[in-house]
Amino acid sequence: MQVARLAGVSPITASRALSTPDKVSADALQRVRDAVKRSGYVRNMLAGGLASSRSRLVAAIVPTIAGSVFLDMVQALTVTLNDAGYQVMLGQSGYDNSREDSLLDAIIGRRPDGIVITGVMHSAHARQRLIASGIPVVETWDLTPHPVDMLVGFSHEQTGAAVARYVMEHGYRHAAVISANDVRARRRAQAFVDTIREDGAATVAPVQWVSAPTNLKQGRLTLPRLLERHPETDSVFCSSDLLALGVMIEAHARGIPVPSRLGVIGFGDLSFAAELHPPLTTVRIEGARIGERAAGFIVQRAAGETVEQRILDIGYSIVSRGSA
Amino acid sequence: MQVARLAGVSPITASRALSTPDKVSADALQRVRDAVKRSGYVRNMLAGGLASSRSRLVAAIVPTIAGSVFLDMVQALTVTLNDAGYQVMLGQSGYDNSREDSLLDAIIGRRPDGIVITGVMHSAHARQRLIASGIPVVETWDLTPHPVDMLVGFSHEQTGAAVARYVMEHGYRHAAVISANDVRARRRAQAFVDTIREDGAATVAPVQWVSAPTNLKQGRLTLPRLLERHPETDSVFCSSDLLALGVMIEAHARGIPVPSRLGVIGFGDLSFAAELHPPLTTVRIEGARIGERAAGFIVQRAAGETVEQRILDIGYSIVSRGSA
DNA sequence: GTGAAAGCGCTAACAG
DNA sequence: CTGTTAGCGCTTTCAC
Repeated sequence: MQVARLAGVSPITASRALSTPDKVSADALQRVRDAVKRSGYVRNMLAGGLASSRSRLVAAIVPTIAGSVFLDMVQALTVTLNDAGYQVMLGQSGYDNSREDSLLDAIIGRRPDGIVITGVMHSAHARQRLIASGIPVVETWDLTPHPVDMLVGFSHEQTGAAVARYVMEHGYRHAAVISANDVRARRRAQAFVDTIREDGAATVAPVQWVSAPTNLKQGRLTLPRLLERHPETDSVFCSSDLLALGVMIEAHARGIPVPSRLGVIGFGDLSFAAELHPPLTTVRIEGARIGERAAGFIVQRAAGETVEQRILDIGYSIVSRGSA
Repeated sequence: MQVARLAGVSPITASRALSTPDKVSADALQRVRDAVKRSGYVRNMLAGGLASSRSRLVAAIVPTIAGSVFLDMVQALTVTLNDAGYQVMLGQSGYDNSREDSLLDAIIGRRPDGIVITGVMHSAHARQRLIASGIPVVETWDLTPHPVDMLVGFSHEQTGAAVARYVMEHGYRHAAVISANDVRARRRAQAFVDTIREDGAATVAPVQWVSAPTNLKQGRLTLPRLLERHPETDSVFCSSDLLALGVMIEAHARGIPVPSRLGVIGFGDLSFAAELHPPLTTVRIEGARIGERAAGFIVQRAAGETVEQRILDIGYSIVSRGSA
């Protein structure tokens, strides 16, 4: 350690001065800091990580980052972890999980101090590798009684059912769903349909599936198809705010009044939702909170503490606005 | 290396089997691969990086990831680099660059094989550290004759001027600008204003500044303020599509017809732009291409090749649609 | 509070 | 094509 020579102390003292300054005499600390400043020394964390087997690296895996609902989580995760001295490695698995397995190996190879995954891990192979690696794992954006390790999420079934009840309580009688075909959206859609069928206060048209990641255009294109086959439809639950926006724009273009003739409900509560015309009724998930809590779990685990409450349901809320 | 024992070869042969399979006999290769499969071995890249001083890590620094125009770049960057065997570390510097310096030290400490920065590096201190580190750097989303190292971007001055000409050519006579107060948006706004002033074919109101990152709400709130002070305004150049969307929604709410009474131009060509009503005229930057090219630069450099053309102007294009 | 010795797991360099 | 030797730069451990 060059900086140790410059400061006239042993390497280990320099190391301690940088990581645990209170375990070093004021004098030594001062000299090390001077030497650091003079030489522009930056500690090599590859070497540090190898020696201590604490890489201070956390991996985050999301299906995709472009235009998605996971941004708030990633944002909160990186900021929270950076503040705690960690860096975040970002991986995109693709909505079909095609890249998940290879990504996982690449990630485990870095010996991160934690892995945050979007969704619950389904592939048995991947689960096994993760468990074998011994790396703390936080699954997010979903709920399962048997997580790989830790979990911060919410129930898509409950969410879908709650939206169904909302729709029925607000007097709609002919519901419809436009949903992405990814695992989680699918479960919300299914729960929505089941709840309405069971209750019987309304009818529900077969789900219109679109491919993830969803966009505005799909909403515009799907609404006419839906209305053609099910003209009685008086409300649509969309699996994303972007879809809902597309539906609203298309409805507007066709002179279909929202919410009187057609109720529209989104998912995500993206920043634009409240500003639409009428403002969008939607489901809000506190993505930033997921990120913060996931970060917290990992930092806690890295500090050697055991996390007793390993499943955290952060819930959802239906934000009732003008569109339904 | 446990896996080497299992395969009955020396550690270095196992290492070669994994990184340069063609430099190893078919027999040895097979045995190593079997051993890997049986033991679930994953190579420790911390150790590898330390030994080879090639970490196969690339850092990306963006102001913020939430709701931003940089997503396509980050997306393309991670995917391209993952395919080349690299991982991407994500850092968020904040629009005020407040975190940039500390982030930079944390990043340099990881000894990444490359750093991709959004914007050009202004702080002299940071520039110096970066150069001293010897790490390949790609600055993006901007143009300067003297980049730290490599550059993939475009000219905000040219872009602003081009939009100004577009506005004048389309018969607008009283232009206005709503712009984020970040460095790059500011330069576009300034060039827009200067070009119109110099030409004289139109007047231009003082720029309405809003704080970055921009959102739809700011657009809605700013339009009335603008029209109050400058009722003659017949066109608005917004520094982001979200601002433009806010302006269009507010115009709609107030019964101001777009584009006949008010032309609206955005920036970014986000996915919703083409689907608005009327579709949004905007400036398109190929963010994904920036990401790919930046990745290419770094991979090339990591392969030991010298990059002779180190400044790449990927340009901009004005997408003329219905709103102006 | 400080240091000496050893080693984290891998790969560069050289030799065979 | 394969192996030996050495060492990347740090931290752990144990002693003082």
